[in-house]
Amino acid sequence: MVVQVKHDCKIELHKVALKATPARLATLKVLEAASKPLDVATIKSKLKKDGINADPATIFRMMNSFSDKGLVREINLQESKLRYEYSAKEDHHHLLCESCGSIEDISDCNIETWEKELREKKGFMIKHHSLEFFGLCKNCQKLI
Amino acid sequence: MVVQVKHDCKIELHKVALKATPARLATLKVLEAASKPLDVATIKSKLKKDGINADPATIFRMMNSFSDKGLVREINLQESKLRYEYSAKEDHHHLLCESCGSIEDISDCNIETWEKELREKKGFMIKHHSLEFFGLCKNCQKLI
DNA sequence: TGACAAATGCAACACTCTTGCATATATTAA
DNA sequence: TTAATATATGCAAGAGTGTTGCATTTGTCA
Repeated sequence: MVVQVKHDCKIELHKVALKATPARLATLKVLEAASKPLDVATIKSKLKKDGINADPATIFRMMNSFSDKGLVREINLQESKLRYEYSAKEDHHHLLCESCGSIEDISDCNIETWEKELREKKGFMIKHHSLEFFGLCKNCQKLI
Repeated sequence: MVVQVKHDCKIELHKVALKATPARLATLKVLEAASKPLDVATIKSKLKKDGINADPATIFRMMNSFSDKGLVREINLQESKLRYEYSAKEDHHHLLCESCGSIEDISDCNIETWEKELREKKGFMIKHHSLEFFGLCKNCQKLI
């Protein structure tokens, strides 16, 4: 049985005016198959297994254009690097283990209830969380 | 009138077994006076105005030890660098303008209600937010 | 005041990410 | 099917943040 590809990556790329190169198609498949957001080094090594040797600069450039076009989400997990996630996946938050680095998805949204539930249901011991809003202040909205 | 220093930084440092050097005392004062979390470059330039020329490496080391001892909070605002905030200040979240880079404090805690309120009361247009939890998964709690 | 542990400056380095430029390739129109 | 062109890629250099080793300096405490 062949693994089912849910999205036609070639069409997706053309929709957003990006060329469907082998590296891009393979990268989208890698991200689609991933169970957690991937960093550039990981993407590179997964591509290598598919026989594609992509330069890190190329992967960074891909991630930037995919991110601009909305094909991937940039995920900042308070590390020194960014991770990337396939946009077609439902948006969600992440639960990180500071000890083993495991990353778990969570998808409802009530922060205080959450913390209790996460403790009770998943046994995850929360030490802290990060919540930041990004957007435009009153003043800057006028200027744009 | 002399600016009132709310916390005796020398005593604070001794409490956590850190030596009270001029650079450290000045840095804590700078952070105490700051209205938003500061990055290392900013701390360096503010120290310089106080006549203290500290090496960036020294400031990074200070921030790490202060952070370990709980004197400052490390703030990751999805930039390529970290910021630091005086711990004695009440814990809160931040509101960032993607356009002008202004940073505003916010201190209650209900994410959905928040977004509406922030839009209505402050006129801030939220484009997205980041919410991540950090701690120990069930498995790792056993190991420690 | 003297001894010792800790802090600092400096230089080198690691890591993530970006950029310039020459080359290669996907796409489009003929 | 091919030729023209805009775009993507590889490679090398470089920017920015943060770390580390080591020699020197400086707080602290006896």
